[in-house]
Amino acid sequence: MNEENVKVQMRKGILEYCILAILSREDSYAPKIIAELKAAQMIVVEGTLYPILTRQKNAGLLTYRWEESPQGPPRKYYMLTEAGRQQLAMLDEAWEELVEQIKVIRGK
Amino acid sequence: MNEENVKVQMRKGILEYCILAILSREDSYAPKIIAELKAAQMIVVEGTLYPILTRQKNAGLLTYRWEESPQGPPRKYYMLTEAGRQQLAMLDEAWEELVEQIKVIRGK
DNA sequence: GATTGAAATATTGCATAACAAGGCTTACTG
DNA sequence: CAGTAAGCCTTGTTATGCAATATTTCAATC
Repeated sequence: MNEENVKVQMRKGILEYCILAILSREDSYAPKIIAELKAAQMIVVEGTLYPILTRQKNAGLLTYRWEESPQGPPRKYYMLTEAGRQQLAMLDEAWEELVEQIKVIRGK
Repeated sequence: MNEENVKVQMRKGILEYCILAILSREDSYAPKIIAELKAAQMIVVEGTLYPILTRQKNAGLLTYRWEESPQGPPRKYYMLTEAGRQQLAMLDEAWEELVEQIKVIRGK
């Protein structure tokens, strides 16, 4: 297991949390979401993001609307549903728990 | 995606970190490692732990020795190698980075 | 008007990880 | 010597992230 793979594995499942968090601040579309994740030093590619967005939409956590773009094809703006907001709150708790668990195990 | 699945996914790759951290304090064997994780509210089953220990041993991060048990068959005590200690230090950094990234994204 | 290029959407195939379920071996105890 | 507990391990399933690629839309240029 090399270093990059470790980081990939550590992030698994956490991306779902990050995407809901980003959408909770402002409706957004795929390339912008990727840019925001990148700004937080969290590199994500399209092949990763699109399936997550589709899963979350199918789970009723997100909906979307089409919006014209100044250049190029229209953008698919995603936004949280009420269920999405509840899921985000749950993931907030799960994340806090995980951080606490690691603190206990690491002895810090 | 239900709540349990979310937690499973969030933990991916992090278990590897936890196991190295536990072994850095004291050599240990599988059932005891599981008990320590459970004490930190991190439930792990044998079918998860054994493959990780084998992977880490094959990667040169761990070695083991056999030790008699007061009752039952002998125990396989795992211990960190120098490479394992280095990996642990690297995972410490990766974890800190991840926590920082989430803080940025979550806006807390 | 045809072509090129960029922006945006989306899918497919692969590698890996966690878990459920079950099996195997060793030692102690009645 | 039969039963039980402790300990070790493997197989099959499912889900995830990613590389690679395809498709669509629009604008600008030739």
